[in-house]
Amino acid sequence: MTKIQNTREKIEHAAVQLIAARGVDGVSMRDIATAVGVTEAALYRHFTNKRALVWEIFTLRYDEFAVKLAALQHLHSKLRDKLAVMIGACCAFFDSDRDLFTFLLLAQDIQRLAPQNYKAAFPVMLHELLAVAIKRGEIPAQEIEISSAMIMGAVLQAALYCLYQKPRPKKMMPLAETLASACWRIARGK
Amino acid sequence: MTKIQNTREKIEHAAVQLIAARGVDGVSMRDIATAVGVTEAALYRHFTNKRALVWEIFTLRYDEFAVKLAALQHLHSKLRDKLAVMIGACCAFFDSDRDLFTFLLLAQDIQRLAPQNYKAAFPVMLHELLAVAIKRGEIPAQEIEISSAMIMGAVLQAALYCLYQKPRPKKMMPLAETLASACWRIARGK
Amino acid sequence: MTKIQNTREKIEHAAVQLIAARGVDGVSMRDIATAVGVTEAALYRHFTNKRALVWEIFTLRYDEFAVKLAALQHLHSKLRDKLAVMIGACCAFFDSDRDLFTFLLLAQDIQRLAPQNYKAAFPVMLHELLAVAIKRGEIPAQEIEISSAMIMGAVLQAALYCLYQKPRPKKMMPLAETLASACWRIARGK
Amino acid sequence: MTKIQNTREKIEHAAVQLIAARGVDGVSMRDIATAVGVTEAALYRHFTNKRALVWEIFTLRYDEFAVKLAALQHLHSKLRDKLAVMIGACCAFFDSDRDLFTFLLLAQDIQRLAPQNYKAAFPVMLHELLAVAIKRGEIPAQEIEISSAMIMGAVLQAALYCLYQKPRPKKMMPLAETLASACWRIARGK
DNA sequence: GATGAATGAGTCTTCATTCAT
DNA sequence: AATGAATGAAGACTCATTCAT
Repeated sequence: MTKIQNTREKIEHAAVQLIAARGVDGVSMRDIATAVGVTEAALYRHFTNKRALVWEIFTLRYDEFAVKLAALQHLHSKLRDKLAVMIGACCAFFDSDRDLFTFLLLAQDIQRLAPQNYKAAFPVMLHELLAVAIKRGEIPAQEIEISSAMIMGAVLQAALYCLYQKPRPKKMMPLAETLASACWRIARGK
Repeated sequence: MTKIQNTREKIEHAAVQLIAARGVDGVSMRDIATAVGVTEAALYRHFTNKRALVWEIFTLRYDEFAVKLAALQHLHSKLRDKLAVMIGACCAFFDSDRDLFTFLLLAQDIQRLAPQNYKAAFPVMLHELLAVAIKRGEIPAQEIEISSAMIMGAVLQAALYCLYQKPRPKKMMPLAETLASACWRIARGK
Repeated sequence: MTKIQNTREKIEHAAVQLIAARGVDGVSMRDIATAVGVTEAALYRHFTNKRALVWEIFTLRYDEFAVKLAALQHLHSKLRDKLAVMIGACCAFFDSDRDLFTFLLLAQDIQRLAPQNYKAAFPVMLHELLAVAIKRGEIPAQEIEISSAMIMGAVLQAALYCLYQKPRPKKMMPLAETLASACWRIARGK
Repeated sequence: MTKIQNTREKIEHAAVQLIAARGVDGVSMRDIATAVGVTEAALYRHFTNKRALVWEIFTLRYDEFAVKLAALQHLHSKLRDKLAVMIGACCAFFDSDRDLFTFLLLAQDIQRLAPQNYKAAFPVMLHELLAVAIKRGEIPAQEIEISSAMIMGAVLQAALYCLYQKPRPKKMMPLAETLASACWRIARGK
């Protein structure tokens, strides 16, 4: 992490934090500007409008994370291992930057900003993994859209649970194996 | 569909529909009033403010549904059957009133309106079911909070998937058994 | 004081209390209705509108008090005595019903409701007293409007002072002679 | 009349005029904005809210005037002279900027905006003057709070009288000596 | 790159008042 | 006499955005 951040990076950081906590509609341009320490007008030097601000940050970071996951998953050949490593990465991510995780994966109202034809990379990846695993006979034939929805749901809801623990959020890493095992059972069937 | 009678009911109906589609912050009092066919001021005769409007509708209907689920679940003794019947009811609910389902279970910005000490009935119910099943030896010991989070997540994400199917939402009922079976595998472990 | 009050009286009572505390603009018809325990609409059975409500109560009670003062003053022949007895009555009034006193004599924004040609009875009375006293040679010739303004101001500001004493308002009666004497010096000149 | 320069000053000017005429509650932010020739929103760039707008203008100008009076009064040593010069200044002030005078000294609903612990400078000053005069033996011992209330009341009520003269307000300056003399008699006693 | 001032549309909410019952 | 429901206008305030400097 470089100590000297340029304004754009500061904006991104502040936006992620604020939106993770209060949602897109709950955060005003003024809130972000104030958090960064600049005028609202300054934000418009860096992003054409609020929608763009949120969406650019979202896609950039989301894809970044998706690429990382794809690479990790690629190191293994069996679905069970792929799931384990991906879920492990998610847990690590959650534990290391909860705000960004929340922003990318739990803030539902960001999705409303997506363009018509947008396809989120993460579910698509899961689809492919399941499709391959079926072809290879690792898991039985199934509706892969449903299965991947359930897998994502299981992991994200667990994250939500950890997030809202009082008095402070729980670490997810200790749950990694539990989650991976459950997701595997979802996919494996029977 | 019951016949719409008095204004209060009309307001509740309109609010559910609008908020399901656009979220709490995306819906203004004017939007609701217009949908109902009254002035904004009229809304304030029936609810003290926007927060109360949303939250009253939410808790009323949520508890209503929770009670229904609790009754259904009570008809069976084994966890596997309880899950099946509850998930079936969820699917039926989704198919019969998608807006209300979305409002109650998918609109996450409603939760932000909850009072400090609020405990949602649904997760609590799942906790108890799992606790009992563990005591009876139906399923192995496990972190029931995590398990119930995963179960809820799996079902809700599947609902989300059905909801956003293009060109029109998918029915959930056909997935009921698939979901129930997956949730059972989550709980049963191994 | 009759125990059983009809609604009109209850309204008057509530209005006086509320307006004394928060001013005309600070009190809504709803506030009054709530205090009385009826609907806002009920108020309109008894008064044609808010302005009328306030103004009717005001003139009625104001004139009532003015008449009482006029009678008292009439019992004496010398200005000094007249002032003493009138100011004494004012102090007694303040001590016995502070809200009504405030409503009638200190609530400035009620005056804004007065019709164009309205002449408050109280200053007029003072004018006459001073005019007579001058004619009789009790006090020197002077601008009676200014003198009576000063006299009223002195008494009312003293009332205001008593009213806002913390932690609770002060009694005015003990000040009666001090006030009367000062007012006499204002009028007597030299 | 100084030339009006920036928006903030224009706002202050408009607010004083409007509030002097109609009171705080009788003037809306829109009224002020319209008078200035800007949007309501523009007002919020200069003041955080209506209360702050009114109160900031009030304290600023009030203290300004109080300081001026304090300086003037300091030029003399005897209470009688102090009263004369202060009351003269009040009259001059009234004649030169009636709206500001009204705003600062006659608009009683502004006082309702005062913070809990607020002590108006003007009465405090009078207290001290009287206390000193008593110590010096210029005037007899007396309840200085009552005396200063009466003095303020006499002057302000006279101002009120001048203000509401029809068809146009009267000048106060010609009354200065009359007022000063009366106030002196209030304090001097006997 | 950034600011300070401004805007216009919109937010939630309250108000005095009306009217059918 | 009184209510419950409604209204239209107005209230204070916020928002995303623009623009001259």
